[in-house]
Amino acid sequence: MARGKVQMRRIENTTSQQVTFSKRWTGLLKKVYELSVLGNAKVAVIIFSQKGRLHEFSSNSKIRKTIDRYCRSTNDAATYQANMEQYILDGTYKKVYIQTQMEAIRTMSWILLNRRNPTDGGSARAKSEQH
Amino acid sequence: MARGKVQMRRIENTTSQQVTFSKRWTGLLKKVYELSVLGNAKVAVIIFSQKGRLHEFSSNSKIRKTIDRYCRSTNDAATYQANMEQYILDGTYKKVYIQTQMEAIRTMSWILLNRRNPTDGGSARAKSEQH
DNA sequence: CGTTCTATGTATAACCG
DNA sequence: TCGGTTATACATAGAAC
Repeated sequence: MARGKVQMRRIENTTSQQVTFSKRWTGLLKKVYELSVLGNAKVAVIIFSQKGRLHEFSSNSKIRKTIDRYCRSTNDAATYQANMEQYILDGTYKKVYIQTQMEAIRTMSWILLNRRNPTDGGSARAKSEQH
Repeated sequence: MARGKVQMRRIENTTSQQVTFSKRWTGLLKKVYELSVLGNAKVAVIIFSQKGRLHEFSSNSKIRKTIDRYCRSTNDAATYQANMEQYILDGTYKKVYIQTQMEAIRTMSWILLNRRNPTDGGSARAKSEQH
């Protein structure tokens, strides 16, 4: 757009890439916010820039609410639940396979329980974390 | 935009709201996709329209990868992990408090383990589910 | 990193089948 | 409810600070 069409491919120049990312993220936030308001929808966005920086947005009071609802839109948790309980109880069942997942469960659990309220009331906000 | 400025508030007319939601979701998908490509970023978007329909997008092969990474960006899972193990072991510790979270954990677990690959290779795609 | 400015490229509200 | 069309409103690349 503007002063030249952009090629849809990764921007090699680091500086340009960051500038573009920053500008487009701002624009995206606005779009997401508008969509959530106009359509009365619940939205959650998670982005990791190339540098590993986390950016997020949620139209809910807590991003976990949307993620949680996303989870609930499915209803076959029994299998894993069973596996995990068994793993915890005897420490052997599908141990190797489960371990990797356990790591994810641990971290996800943390979010579900402790994630603080970054945005509320529907106004758009960006948050940068780690490093 | 276009042919009249839009008021930033919920569209009451159901038909108009759905049309607007649909169009803007398409536009948003494009924007998100472009951001992920240009900035070489990892993106995950989850939206629930007012009717409860799920829409999602992920620049990763699996949306869970981004969610998982989102989880890993924090590193204090020990507490909940401990609580949960104890709950499973004796069924009493902080039972009432834990129950609600267990539901979330179950469903989240399902995603982490079984979520199929809706998009891969970076191309944008929307998916509608349930109902 | 963020901002501002401006020429242009895009997205899309209102219409129309 | 859908899928085009079109006139406008908006987003943003590039440059400079």
